[in-house]
Amino acid sequence: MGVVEDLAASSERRLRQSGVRMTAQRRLVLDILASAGSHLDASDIYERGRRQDARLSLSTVYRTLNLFKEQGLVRELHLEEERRHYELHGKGDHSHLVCLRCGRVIEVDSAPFIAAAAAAGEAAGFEIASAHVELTGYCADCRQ
Amino acid sequence: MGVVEDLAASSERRLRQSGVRMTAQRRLVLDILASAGSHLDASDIYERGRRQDARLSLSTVYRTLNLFKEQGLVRELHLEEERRHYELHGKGDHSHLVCLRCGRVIEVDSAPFIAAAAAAGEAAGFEIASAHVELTGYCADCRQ
DNA sequence: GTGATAATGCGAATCATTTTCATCTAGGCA
DNA sequence: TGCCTAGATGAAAATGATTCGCATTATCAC
Repeated sequence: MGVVEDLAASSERRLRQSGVRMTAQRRLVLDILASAGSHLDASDIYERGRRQDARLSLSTVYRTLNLFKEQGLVRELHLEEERRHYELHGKGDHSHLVCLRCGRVIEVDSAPFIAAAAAAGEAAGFEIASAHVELTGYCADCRQ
Repeated sequence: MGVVEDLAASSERRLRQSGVRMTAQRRLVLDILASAGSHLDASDIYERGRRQDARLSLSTVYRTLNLFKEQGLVRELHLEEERRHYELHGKGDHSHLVCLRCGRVIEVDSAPFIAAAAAAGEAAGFEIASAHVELTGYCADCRQ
């Protein structure tokens, strides 16, 4: 809980320092992201937001997510679905295991990948900003 | 050249064995994928296809790509863009480096990742079907 | 508090992808 | 070889996520 508060608060500080105006809607989206157990899509955020405060539109959710993305506050995930998902940076570096049968997404620590990624990137003259690993297969339950 | 022919031919054999009907359109999409230097999106394939044979519609391109995907013939990539990209399996296992500035996509061997992925997957009771690593950052040119 | 300016909400617009349905065709069989 | 039918195709309409336009509202530096 303290951790969540801190994440939202420090993110808000970063936004203010960039000259971004702080509005009730942006704070709401930020809180939802900070307290979410995992990645959310735009309509997840919209629905949760409406429950807390009716002054929120889907357009604003999208605009806010894009703003946060530009500010480097959230990371946008392109999983095996049609919708984009978002999660706050700084909630531990992890990658995703996507089950091809039930769609479940499991998070795993990505430290081992980061190391391999750095090496691969350097070799190509590439400066790595972030590494994202997506493993697809079948989860324990779906393997029968 | 010989390699490309073989890839398309062996893929066609696999399709026939699954009881899939072979049509001019499917063969066309297959050839385009087999001879492509890298991943393509649906309209890339549509445009190239039309140049060779006017009997091809965009719907068919989409339907064909989904069929190939179900048959495990192609892999669908969700890069940092809004469009999905496709590439034939068996053209060497690689991952992608996406430049955040110019959008260029560089392919790198993914052998080092596969090993790390297998280990991470096993730990979660996950049976890995495929591993895809996406590194974002800045390419040599864009680093000034 | 006031005002300039940025942010919001609503609905309309976009754009990739999917679906519908009437027409056509691959390929097994006589 | 020609026929037949399940499956494939093309064209256009439908869908669904995301973005945009614009009138209205709210932030925050003064």
